[in-house]
Amino acid sequence: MIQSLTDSDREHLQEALNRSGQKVTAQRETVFSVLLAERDHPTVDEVFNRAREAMPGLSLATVYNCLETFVSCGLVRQVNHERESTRYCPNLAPHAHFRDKETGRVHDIELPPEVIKSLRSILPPGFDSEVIEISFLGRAQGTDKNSN
Amino acid sequence: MIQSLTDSDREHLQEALNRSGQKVTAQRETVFSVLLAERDHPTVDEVFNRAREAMPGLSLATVYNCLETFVSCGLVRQVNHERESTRYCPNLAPHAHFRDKETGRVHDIELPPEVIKSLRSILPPGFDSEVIEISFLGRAQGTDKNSN
DNA sequence: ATTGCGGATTAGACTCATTCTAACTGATTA
DNA sequence: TAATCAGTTAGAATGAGTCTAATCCGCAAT
Ligand SMILES: [Mn+2]
Ligand SMILES: [Mn+2]
Ligand SMILES: [Zn+2]
Ligand SMILES: [Zn+2]
Repeated sequence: MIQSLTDSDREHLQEALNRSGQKVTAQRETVFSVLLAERDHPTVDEVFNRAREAMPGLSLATVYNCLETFVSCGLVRQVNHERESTRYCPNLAPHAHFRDKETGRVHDIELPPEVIKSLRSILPPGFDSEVIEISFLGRAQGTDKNSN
Repeated sequence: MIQSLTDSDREHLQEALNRSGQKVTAQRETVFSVLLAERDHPTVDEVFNRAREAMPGLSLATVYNCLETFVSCGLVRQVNHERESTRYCPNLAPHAHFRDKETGRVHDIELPPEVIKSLRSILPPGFDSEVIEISFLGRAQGTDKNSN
C-alpha cells in the first residue's frame, strides 16, 4: 500500500532537489514515498517492487537513478552490510545500524553526541574524519514490524 | 619482495588451521605471508599479484579460497568500505578502520575497551551484538608507508 | 612400492548487483 | 514551431565474487 507524500515531505524533497539543481518528477516522488512509507532499509529491488505498485511503468534503472540522486542531495543514506545489496535509509539523524542475523532486518540505533565524540577521540592527530559508519551484527529479540 | 614466515607466525597459522581441521599448505603459507608482510589491507587482486612473485603458479581461485579459510579460522578479518573490493586485515586486536579519501589507503585505529563499552551501551534492551564494525572516512595527513 | 582416499588447487564458467549506453520522452524556452 | 535539455527507459556491459568439475598431492593401508 503506497501512500503519497505529505505536504511537508514533498517540500523536503523539493527543497533538497532544488538546492542541487535537480527537478521534482513523478518517479522521484514515488520512490521517495516508498522510502518514507516503511523505514525498513529496503534494497533497490525492494524499492522497485514497492514503487511499481503505484507506478507500473517505472524502470529499475530509474530507481537506481532516483536513489543515487537522493544520496547526492543528502536526502537519503546508503547502508552497506558486508557484501550484501545496498540498502537505503531516509533517517537523517546520526545513527548506527543493527543487522539482525536471524531476520536480516536492519534497525536504526540512535547515536548520542557524546558517543560520537568518544569515537572521534580515538583518531590519532592528523586524522580528520567527515563520515563515521557504525554497524552492529547480532540478534534482536522482540522486534516486531514497528521497531525500526 | 616476499619474505617467508617467521617461526612464530608459522605456528600461529598452523595452530589456527589445525583447530578448524584444515591443513597447512604451501599456498596458504604464501598467502598468509603476503598479508603479514605489508599490513596495508590489500584486495584479493593485490594479494594475488604479490603472492605470485613468490609462487608463480598460484591461481586467483586459490587466493579466494585461502582468504576465506583464514577468515573462517579467525586468522584474518574482512574489511569492506562501501561497495569497493573486499580487503583483508591480519590485525586481530579490536580496531576500527580509517579510509583516506585522497590516497585510498586504509589505516588501523586502535579501539580502547571503554569506547567499545560506550558503543554497546547505546543498544536498546533486547539487542545483543557480537560484531561491531566501525569505519571512518576522511583525510589523514603525514601518513607515509610506515603508518598502518 | 602401489593404491586409494580426501582435502586442496586450478581454470574457466557463471552469477548478479551495479553501471553504462543510447534512444526516447516531455516539459520549457526561443 | 523548433530547439534544448534533464530525466527516463531497456538492454548491454562490467566485474567482484562464487561455483563446478577436473586434477593434484600427501598420507596411510595394504
Ligand atoms: Mn558494514
Ligand atoms: Mn563500511
Ligand atoms: Zn538507518
Ligand atoms: Zn585492520
